[in-house]
Amino acid sequence: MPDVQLKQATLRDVADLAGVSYQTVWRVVKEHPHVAEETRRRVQAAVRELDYRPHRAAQVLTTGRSYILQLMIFEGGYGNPLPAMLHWIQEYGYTVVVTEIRDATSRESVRAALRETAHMVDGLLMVMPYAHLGYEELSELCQGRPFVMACTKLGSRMPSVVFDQWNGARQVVEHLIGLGHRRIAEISGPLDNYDAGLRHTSVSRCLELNGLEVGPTVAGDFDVCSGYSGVRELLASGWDFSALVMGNDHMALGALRALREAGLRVPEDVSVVGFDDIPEAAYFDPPLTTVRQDFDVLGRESVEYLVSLIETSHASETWRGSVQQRVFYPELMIRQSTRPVCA
Amino acid sequence: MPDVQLKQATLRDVADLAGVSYQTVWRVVKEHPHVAEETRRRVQAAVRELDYRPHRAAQVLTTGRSYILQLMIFEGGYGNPLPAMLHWIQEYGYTVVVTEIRDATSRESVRAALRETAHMVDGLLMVMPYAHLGYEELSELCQGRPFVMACTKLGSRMPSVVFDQWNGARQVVEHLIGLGHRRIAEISGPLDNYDAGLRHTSVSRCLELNGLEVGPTVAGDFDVCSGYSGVRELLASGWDFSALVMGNDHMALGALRALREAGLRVPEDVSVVGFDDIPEAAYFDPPLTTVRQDFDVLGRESVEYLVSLIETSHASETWRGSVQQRVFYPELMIRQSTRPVCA
DNA sequence: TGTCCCATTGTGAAGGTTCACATCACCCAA
DNA sequence: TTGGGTGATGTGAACCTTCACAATGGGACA
Repeated sequence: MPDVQLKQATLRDVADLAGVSYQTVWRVVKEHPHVAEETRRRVQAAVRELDYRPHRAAQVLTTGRSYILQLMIFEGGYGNPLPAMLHWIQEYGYTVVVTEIRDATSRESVRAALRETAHMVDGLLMVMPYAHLGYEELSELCQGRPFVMACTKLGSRMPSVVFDQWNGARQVVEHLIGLGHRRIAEISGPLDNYDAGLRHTSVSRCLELNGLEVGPTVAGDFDVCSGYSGVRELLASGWDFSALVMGNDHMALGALRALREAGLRVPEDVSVVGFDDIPEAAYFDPPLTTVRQDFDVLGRESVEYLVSLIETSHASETWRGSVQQRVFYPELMIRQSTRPVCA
Repeated sequence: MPDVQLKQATLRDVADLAGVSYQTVWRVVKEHPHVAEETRRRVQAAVRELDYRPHRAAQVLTTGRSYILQLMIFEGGYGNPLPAMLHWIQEYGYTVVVTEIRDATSRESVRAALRETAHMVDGLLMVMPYAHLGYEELSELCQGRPFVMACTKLGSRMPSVVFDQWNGARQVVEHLIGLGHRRIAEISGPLDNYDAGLRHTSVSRCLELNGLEVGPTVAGDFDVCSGYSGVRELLASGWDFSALVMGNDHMALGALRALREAGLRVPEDVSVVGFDDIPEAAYFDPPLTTVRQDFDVLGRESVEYLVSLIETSHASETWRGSVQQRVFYPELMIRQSTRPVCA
């Protein structure tokens, strides 16, 4: 066992070693002016010698700034935006605390999660695709700390960052109609999820606007198997279709399998579209036509926005920054899972 | 804009409101004995009234315990173990700080990441599948704070939690040999990754032990497209094979596509095996035979181990807990991507 | 030579919680 | 009635950094 340094050095320890006061050490560490060159060198040597590191907790206590952001994830919002957010939070010089909310419906669990880190966090980034809490409530729970929501309701009056699901869904339906499809089925994600819900209503609306029949409503939970079972349910319903819009790419994979088992070929018999454009989608059989969402941009913007809120709120004590929603537009990636309907 | 509570209440504020000393409030909050029932009620009312929450930073400063764990992720170790670890850290009552190390090869970046959170973290959980740092070095960088490594070298003398990749690879090879395969190719993950490297050497060793020829070494990077290009490379090499072992499930998906494009049927012409058993694997075409690793168990055990290290190290100042490696065994999931070799 | 300025360095207090210890009142037994 | 025990409550200091302000000394300038 190597000799473990049980006690971390403090400003005072460094000061004693360098033969100056802790204030002088502080000035050197913070690179303030008005320190004699010779003193600075002596202090720097002592800092290296003792491997001094400022005590974050003490800094937080005195300054009220922690440079920590809390990333709150609500069930179902796990996968896609997370890596980019983690990355960009670090890129902006913050440390990130991740909190997973098990029960997104209960504001008690949200309150508990916020209590845990009270005083400890400069702001919150919430990936919150469910409708359970409103702005006032969240604002109150956050105790005035800045927050930004991601993947939440399009059009909500909160500081937020979202994809325009309506736009994505419209691109999908227009693409399919352009290929000559007239009977277009949809298996959505969970309908209490904002993204999934909006995609679903958008698809239905677009079909209606084009005078097409809306098929039976089947909803999954964004998981592969729910895509699989959803298709079986749809086939069992007897509603005939030549194109199928799935709630996301994972569900689309399940759909491909279910269709194949039912003896239907993709895209010859049925065209299939997904959402998200996960890296695997291009390697599905056949490669999946899907709606790409640039999660890296979403992640960067959400962090940038939150950081700007934090900084303005620290600049003036009362003003909380303007409330805006930053909307990003998805892009249809056309691959081989869609083709013109057979005459 | 709702009235934001800019200033959080402190013990003293509560004490003033309740007409007692801060010490008494503290006793009530910490549920210590020796507080009169009537006083306790008055204090509790004041706590609720002011929505008092202890200041974590101040607690850390005085006690030296933060109840925060740092989860360090090295490039490539992203996906699988992360959700379970996040979950179990919270389950054990800790808060989690996630740090992504961009450049796993440089100990400077590790040192910087550790500086960031020095004094702030009770222990570290490192998902570190690369060989760049040894025990002594890490121990020194951690400044004596307990740490546990996950997905690291099998057989390393560190506090660690791993899957037995050798065992998994052996199950795969024996399964294929049992099906009559004699020419078994492999496309590994990145060879500087412990898991991928061990799988690779294990597969080769097993083949040799069974007197079978070892094909050309092709390595990918765990990504779908590297599986795809790896297979093309393998096919181009002209080495004939009836079974193919892929570095993980994502790469296996790429392989399925490449084989199909080359006019080879799976499993009729080639049997394919993956590693990990991601949820999608059962929905590949054909459903993938793969090696399941229970990341939930790995996650739980790693957290449990780390927490126990922290607690013993706080119980006695000098003893750092026993060094052990907890090894878990993977399980072969046989699906339709493997079948007896055609006579 | 005295005064002012400025570079350099130091002192004291604050921030909120924790812990050891002190104080006070009260009850019971000797 | 007094001493010891105990329950209830309060005081002071410590943890480490930060910040406002004080102090010192030397040089420049009048």
